Amino acid sequence: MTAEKRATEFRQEQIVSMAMALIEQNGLRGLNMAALARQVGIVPSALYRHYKGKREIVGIILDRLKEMMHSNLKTARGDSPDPCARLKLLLDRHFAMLRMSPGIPRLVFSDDLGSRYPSQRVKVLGILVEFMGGVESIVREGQASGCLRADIQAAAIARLYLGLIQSSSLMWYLSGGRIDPEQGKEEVWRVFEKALKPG
Amino acid sequence: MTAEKRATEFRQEQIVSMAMALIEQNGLRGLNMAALARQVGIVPSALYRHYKGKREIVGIILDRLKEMMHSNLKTARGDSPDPCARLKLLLDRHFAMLRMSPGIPRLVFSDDLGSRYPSQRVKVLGILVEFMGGVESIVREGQASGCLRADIQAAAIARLYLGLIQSSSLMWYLSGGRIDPEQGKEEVWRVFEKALKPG
DNA sequence: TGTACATCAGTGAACGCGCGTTCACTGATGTAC
DNA sequence: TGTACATCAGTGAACGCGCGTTCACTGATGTAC
Repeated sequence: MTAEKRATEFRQEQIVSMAMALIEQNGLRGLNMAALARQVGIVPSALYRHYKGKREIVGIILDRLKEMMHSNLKTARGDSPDPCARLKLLLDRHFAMLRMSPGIPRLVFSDDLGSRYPSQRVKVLGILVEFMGGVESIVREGQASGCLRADIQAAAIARLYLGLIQSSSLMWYLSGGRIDPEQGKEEVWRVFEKALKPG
Repeated sequence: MTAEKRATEFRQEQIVSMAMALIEQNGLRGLNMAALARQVGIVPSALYRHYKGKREIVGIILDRLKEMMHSNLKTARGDSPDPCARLKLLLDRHFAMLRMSPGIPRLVFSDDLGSRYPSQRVKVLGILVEFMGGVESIVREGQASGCLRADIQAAAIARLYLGLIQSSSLMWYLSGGRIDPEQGKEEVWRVFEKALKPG
C-alpha cells in the first residue's frame, strides 16, 4: 500500500507534531523512526525526504520550545505595570503551553537527550537559563515595587518559582496524568503568593 | 588476559557500585554491560555469574535507594522534639545522600527507566510517595507546634520542600557539577524557613 | 492543448551498529575420602 | 598428607533484536516547449 503524496511542508508539520505526541506518550525513547513513520502514515525511509534525520527533528522541537518560552516571557513582560500580575500571567502562559504540549517536560528533563545529543543539551540549558533570568528580573521589579518581599534573594525566589512548576509537573507525570494541571497551577500560585508577599 | 577470581559477594558489591558511578556520569544510558564489565575488570559475560541481568542490577540500586530514603525519614522522625529541626535534619541527610551518590537523581528522573522497565517506575513512584508522605506529616506537626505557618496546606508545603530540592538538583546537574551542593542546601533551607515561618 | 522531461514524495530491501544475553569451555579453589 | 572430584568465577564467540540510515527504484505531478 502506498501513501498519498503530500507537499514536504505538510509532511514536515505532520512529522514534528507526531514526534511530540510520541515523546508525550513514551519519552524520547518512544520517538523512533519506525513508530514516527507509522503515525504519519508513510514508510520509515520516506521520513528522510523531509528531514535529515532524527537529530534534526529533535532540534526543531527544541527550537520551537525556545521560541515559545521566549514569547511567553515577552508577553508577560509587556503586559501589566504590576510585576506580580506579570508573574501570574507568565505562569498562565507556561501552563497553557504545557497543556498544549505535554511532552515538553519529558524531553527537557530526559537525560537521554544530553547523553545522546550533547549539542541539544546545551540548547536546553540555554532555554532554561534564559527563562530563569527573565523570571528573576520580573521578581526584582516585584521587590522594588513592593509586591514581593525583599528579604529573600531574587534568584532564590526565581528558583522557588521554577521548583513549584517542576514539582507540579512531576506530580502530574507520576500520577500518569490523573491530576488536573489547571488545579495544580492555581495551587502553585496560591502558595507562591502567600509565601512571598511582604509580611 | 584473565581477571583474578573473586568471591561473588565481592563482585556483586563492585558491580552495583560501578553501576551507580556509570549512571552518575552518563545517566541510565551510560550503564551498559560492556562498560560496566570494563569498570569491574572482567568480561561482559562474567557479569551474569553474579546477577541475572541488567534489570536486576537496576532493581538493586532502587532497593538501596528506598532503604536510604526510608532510613533518612526514620532518623529525622526520631531525632528532635522540634518538627522544624527535623525537617532540617532530613534535608541534611538527603543532601548527604546525594553527595555520596550523585547518580540518584539521574536514575530517578530518567524517563528511560519508566519506559524500559515499567515495574521499576512503580518502585520509584512508591519511594517518592512515601517520602512526600513523611515530609507532609512532619509539616503537619510543625503547623501544630507553631513553627510553620498554618495558612498553607501541608501537602503544598511538602511539595514546595521537594520542589526546592529538585530545582537545586537541577541547577547542580545543569551546571555540570560546578555549583556546590552544600551551598545550595543552605540556601534552600534559608528560603524555606523565611517563606514558611508564621508571619 | 498535447507531449517530453525534471522534480519529488513515495517504497522496500538491506546495512551497520550498539547492546543485552547465551553457551560451551577452562582452570583455579575448596572439599571429601 | 595426597588424590579425585565438585564447584564456581572467569573467557570469548556468537546470537538476536531494535533502530537509524542508505540506496536504487517507481510513479505521480508540475513545467517547458
